Amino acid sequence: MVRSPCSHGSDFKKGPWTPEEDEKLIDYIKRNGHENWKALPKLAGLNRCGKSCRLRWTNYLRPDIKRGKFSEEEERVIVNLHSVLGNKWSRIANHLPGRTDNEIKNFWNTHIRKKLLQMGIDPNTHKPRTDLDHFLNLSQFLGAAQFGNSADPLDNFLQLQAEAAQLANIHVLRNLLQIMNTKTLTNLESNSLLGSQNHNLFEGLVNGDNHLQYQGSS
DNA sequence: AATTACGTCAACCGCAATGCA
DNA sequence: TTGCATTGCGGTTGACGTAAT
Repeated sequence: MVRSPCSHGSDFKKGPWTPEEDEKLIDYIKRNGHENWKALPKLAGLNRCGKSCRLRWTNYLRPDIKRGKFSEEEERVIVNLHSVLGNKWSRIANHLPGRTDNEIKNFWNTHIRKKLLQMGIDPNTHKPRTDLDHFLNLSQFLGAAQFGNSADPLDNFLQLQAEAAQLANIHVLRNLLQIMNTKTLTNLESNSLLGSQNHNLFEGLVNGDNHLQYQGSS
């Protein structure tokens, strides 16, 4: 098996970049561009592999990178695009100027994923969760809020079970309605209606105030 | 104050895609 | 068409900071 030069056995430096290394990389790219990442480290005087340099530049040093927290608008765009494109982070990043695929991927995994799970939405499928954990959580939530109305613990338990099931049904129905809306967007792409000439239309759908967006995501 | 648990994010790894001779 | 080199992408890891105990 052929291994990349960055893999095992090479004596390239790894780990966090120092300010000096950043400066060297920025300085070199400003003067010469980055046509050949393989040759760049040597020419720039860096003991890093080209891959590491490319990653550092595209994810951190590029001058057009927008840093800081994601806005709610950006978050909505990511969720909507993810429902259409899946884990295609680079394609999602194309719709968010100044944001990198890595940044979006991290934001998804640390924030949005959790949020969707809490909303009862499976972050992978964007469909309502039907797994046991979710219903257990709902049941426990209700239990904590209402337990103790009856003298008989069994009565309480049965009542809570019924209420939890009822609430879960409402939850699922509401999410189904949202997904039916999202499906419209999916169909647009699968029917090749999202070619380059239709990107404006798509952007409008994604960014505009319309019922394709998840509600109450904040 | 010390320790542990958890969240975040930069960076790495390996595979896939692409370019080129 | 084939095989190699390079680049791009997505999943994963690990260091670091902060909150909780």
